[in-house]
Amino acid sequence: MSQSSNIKKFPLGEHQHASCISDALQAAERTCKDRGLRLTPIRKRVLELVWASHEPVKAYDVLDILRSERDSAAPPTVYRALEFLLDEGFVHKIESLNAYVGCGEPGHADAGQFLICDDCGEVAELDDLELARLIKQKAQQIGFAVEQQVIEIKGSCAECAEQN
Amino acid sequence: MSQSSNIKKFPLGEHQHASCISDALQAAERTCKDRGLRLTPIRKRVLELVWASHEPVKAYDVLDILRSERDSAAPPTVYRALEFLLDEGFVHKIESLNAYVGCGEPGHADAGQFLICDDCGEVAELDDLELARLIKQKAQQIGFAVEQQVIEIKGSCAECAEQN
DNA sequence: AAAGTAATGTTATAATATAACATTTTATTT
DNA sequence: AAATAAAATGTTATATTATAACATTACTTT
Repeated sequence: MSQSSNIKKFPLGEHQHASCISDALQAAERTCKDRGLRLTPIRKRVLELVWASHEPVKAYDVLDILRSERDSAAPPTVYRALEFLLDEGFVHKIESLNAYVGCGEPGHADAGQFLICDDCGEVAELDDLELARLIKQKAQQIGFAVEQQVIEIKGSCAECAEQN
Repeated sequence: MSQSSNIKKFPLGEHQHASCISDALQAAERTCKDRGLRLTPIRKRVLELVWASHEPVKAYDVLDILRSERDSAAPPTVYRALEFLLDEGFVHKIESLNAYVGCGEPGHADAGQFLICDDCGEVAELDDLELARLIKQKAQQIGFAVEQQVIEIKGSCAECAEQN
């Protein structure tokens, strides 16, 4: 892959997922350097674990793995790392699942649009600017100033719909 | 109010909230009758408590009140009632807040669009059909069949924006 | 090197939600 | 009306998700 956007769209098919991870890590390294922030080993590892699949990852699943790697891992270890990664836009939280996914397009952190397949569990981003703009506009019409959009669309991805 | 739709839009201003509640309860009674379902005292009371304000209500806040009214109230009491009310479209869950609000327009249960004021905490529904359709269409273009839309828009309502 | 800041370690607990089984109430069938 | 079935609630326990509070360590700046 190795391009500026690492966004995943359905169908995910058989993509080279290893490059998703390494791209995401590299992008985060770069961004942190630019912003004068520290992508510490814990933060980096948590980011890597969140990126391990395109399925949303649970905080305590990350913790279980982390625990097997460092004795001191505890809930705050994970939640602090996630907070950092969320703040910097490297991961998104899927509110309706209490789970986390890597952000394929940092910069859209405030307007993530997710397609969540109820069947296979995978999540892709839609990230449609027209949609985001329309929402902003509709809200504005009634005097509401949008700061963040949580858009989580549940249903069946093409592959799963085919099989059923 | 007493009309078929009980939907609330910003600005909420000084509306006669008592009628919101009674309208919602009456609508639920009617709908349950039509569907052959039972709006039992517990379910009715929980619905009433969720409708008590236009701020999202926490399950355990409902429980606290319920406990003061019936000894047997416990978490399952509330969660079961909420599950029923959600299934029938009488309330919505605001996923990003783990809280519940009355549904002003039963029938749109699968496409609730919420404007959440981070300042005053009030929630209004947008329920814009054009928006819902656009989302469905965008998803369809990539083979994704939408079943449910979770749309939670955070920001400042007109009143709060004015004050700041 | 000292001081200040940021990150992590550590323990405890809060907040949200469900599992599992018993009992009671309501609806249906006989 | 009695028996049966189904639905709702009671009850206890526990799972899951997340944060508070304070101690310690590591990094940065002076």
